[in-house]
Amino acid sequence: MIVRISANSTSVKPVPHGLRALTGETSYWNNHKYSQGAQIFRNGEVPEYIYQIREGAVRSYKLLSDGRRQIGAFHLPGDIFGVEMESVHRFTAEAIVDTTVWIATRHRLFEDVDERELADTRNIVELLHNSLEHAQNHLLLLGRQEAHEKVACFLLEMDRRLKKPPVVVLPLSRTDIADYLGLRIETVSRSLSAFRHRGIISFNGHRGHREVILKDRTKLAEVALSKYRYRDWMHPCRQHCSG
Amino acid sequence: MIVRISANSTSVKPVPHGLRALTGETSYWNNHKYSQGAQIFRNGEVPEYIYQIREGAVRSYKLLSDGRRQIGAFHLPGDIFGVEMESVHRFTAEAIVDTTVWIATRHRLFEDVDERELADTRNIVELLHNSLEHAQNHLLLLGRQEAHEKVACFLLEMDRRLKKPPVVVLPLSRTDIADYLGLRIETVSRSLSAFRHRGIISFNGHRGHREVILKDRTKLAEVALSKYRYRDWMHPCRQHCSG
DNA sequence: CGACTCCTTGACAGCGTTCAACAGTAGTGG
DNA sequence: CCACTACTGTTGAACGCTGTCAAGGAGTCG
Repeated sequence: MIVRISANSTSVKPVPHGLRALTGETSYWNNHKYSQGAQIFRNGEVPEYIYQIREGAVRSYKLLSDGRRQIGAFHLPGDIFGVEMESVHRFTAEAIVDTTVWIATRHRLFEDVDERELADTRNIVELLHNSLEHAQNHLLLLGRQEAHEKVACFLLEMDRRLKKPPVVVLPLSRTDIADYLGLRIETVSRSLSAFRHRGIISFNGHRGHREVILKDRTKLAEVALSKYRYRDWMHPCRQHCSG
Repeated sequence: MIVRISANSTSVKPVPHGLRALTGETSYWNNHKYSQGAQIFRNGEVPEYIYQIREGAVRSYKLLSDGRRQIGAFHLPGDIFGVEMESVHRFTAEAIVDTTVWIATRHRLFEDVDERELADTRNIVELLHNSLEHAQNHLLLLGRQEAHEKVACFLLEMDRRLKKPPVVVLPLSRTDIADYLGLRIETVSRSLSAFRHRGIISFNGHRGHREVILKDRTKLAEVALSKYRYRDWMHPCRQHCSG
């Protein structure tokens, strides 16, 4: 289960687009693959690298002492993560599926920052800003939205970040979704079922129910924006069973 | 109620410590006072200034369409806020009590950034980092902690940020606390009462119950770290009523 | 004193959790 | 192919933590 960085990562040099702006055209690059469930770095560890996902998906999370988990972000292809301003990582990162990442040595970013151009530093700032914005949006979702709203927001976020594909292929288990939304897996499942029964989404059948077709993005957005209440969705026997 | 920046802000030049590092020793400074409830800036507005609190307290929050509010952060004396990397503010900031702030014109930070030293840019990065760290810690609290744990965390945070005074004088109403923690005011009140009945905290009596004495920080930290469950605190008739 | 606001407390309801059982899928080996 | 196992996801029933609604207390200001 525990697969740390090993020495056999073949070093090729297709310098990725996103990280190049941060680290320059140097040969500090490595290519590495993590198998499903492998830890990329752990909370409390000293940051040595920054990462950009080439293929796959990664979750960053924190744990409470009793094992409860809060996922802070999902990282999808193209995403950069592992950027830390302090001496330790504030999240643990794990590959959700088999994942290939580009790895850059971290000291190029910060220890040598004085020698680099200000434009690059601005990229760091923008990066931080994006993370911060996402975190703050997530605060609102976690603290103030109801279960079915959270699930709708999640689907729309995945749809947007995956460029609105015909079928949203979730690389996530229900447990991952639940920890992202601050819910239980049963609640996520119930909300998804309610959406399906309403014709808002449908499942592709294969690979568990992880392939979702958003059949009515408009209505999904309405759910996300609190236009419907719990009892209108989860209790089927109000005024809908007759129709 | 709506008190925007007016022209009569007397300009004095006791250049504040924190912002000086960001903006330099220039005369871009102003001093301004906001009365209780006044809006400093609103969500969606174009950022024109950055602020450092001289005295008072400020809340930054977002609203859902139906009026539900999520406070992202409280700003206390010395805190810098209003720093935005994008074109609009992502929060609304209001003075919780009568508040005096230092104001710096924002363009010195970003439009002229090329002329400035890299060390200053680092400060921006550190600033962003602090906000991001706080937001991410708050995600965990909002998504995965129970009501009494949230309230305990809140008290400890205020205690820490106020430098562990003998009496924690909260500049916040119960509504503010509740919106910060993703709870209702009644739940906050019930948790505080439970702490009081257990002898963990006590109130100073005056000024509503906004002056809190932390009589047992150790036990409060245990509550915050999920060492006790709801039923052990909120149901008085288990094994404690006899004693 | 009355009016107002903030806070507390109680009773009840409800949303989400918990516990449990079941279904669907994948992998293994016969 | 099926049997068996393990894992993931769904669904039902009951519970419980928190929200909702309501009343009352306490401080403030007129």
